[in-house]
Amino acid sequence: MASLGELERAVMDLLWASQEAATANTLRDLLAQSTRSAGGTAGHEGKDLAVTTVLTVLSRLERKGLVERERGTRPHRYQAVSSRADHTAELMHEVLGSAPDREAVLARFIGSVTATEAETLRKLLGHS
Amino acid sequence: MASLGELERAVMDLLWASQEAATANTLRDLLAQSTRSAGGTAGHEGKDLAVTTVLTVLSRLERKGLVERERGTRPHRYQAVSSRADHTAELMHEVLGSAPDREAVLARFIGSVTATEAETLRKLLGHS
DNA sequence: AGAGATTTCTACAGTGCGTAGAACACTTAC
DNA sequence: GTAAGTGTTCTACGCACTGTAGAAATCTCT
Repeated sequence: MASLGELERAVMDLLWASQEAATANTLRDLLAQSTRSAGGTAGHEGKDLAVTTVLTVLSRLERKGLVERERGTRPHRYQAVSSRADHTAELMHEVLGSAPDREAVLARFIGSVTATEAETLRKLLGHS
Repeated sequence: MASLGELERAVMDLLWASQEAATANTLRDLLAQSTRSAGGTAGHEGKDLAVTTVLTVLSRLERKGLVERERGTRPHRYQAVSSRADHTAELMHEVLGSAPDREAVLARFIGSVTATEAETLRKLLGHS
């Protein structure tokens, strides 16, 4: 239960980008951000979407369990359920788990990791 | 460019399962295998699919670059382009690359790895 | 209560996947 | 070499997911 569409992804990116902020996002916040981050790599933002479009996407993301919506306050507040790092790591585990020969997969995975990343991993794993 | 449907996945599993065999699979081989491995976990196999269905799927997998087809011999021979481990590892890299904060993702990833896997990783990273 | 903002409902078009028939191409047995 | 199989290509349908958004309902504030 993973893959996101392009727009869904873009919205999640907005939510993740402002996840640290104490206040969760309102729709208006998101729209403002999306127009502002037009020059990004994605090329998808800043495309002047209808308000309802974003709302639909938010609902779908909510149904998928990626977004939580506070219905108490009136302009509802939306926020990512888990951080991008958590979410991505979970996805990686899902992928890893999809193969029966996990060890073999890990071997290949490590084989093609950058030097910097290998270093990070060593630190994270501690020295045995 | 990743996700596979259920049937596509099942077909890839067949191809991967017999990847070591010197001879690549013909359609007939695959059909035979699929009927045989009916009792598996998947529950999708052994469903008495039309021959053309499997062929269609093979074509799509070929278009996606996951399957290679030898057109020389007459019953064409089909085989997975890369091993399941390679493919899965590549997917993991794709997922990892989809986040800007790769280090953070790796940290979470390592955090929720089983003890055995952690051990494997340490060995693989061995020489510093 | 009215105006404006927000949310829900409904819908349509495009794409991907499971599914397979119809037709075409090739191989092999006679 | 012709017919019967067997394998392949073409075409297509239905369903689910995604991008997209209008219409209508609901809420807030003055």
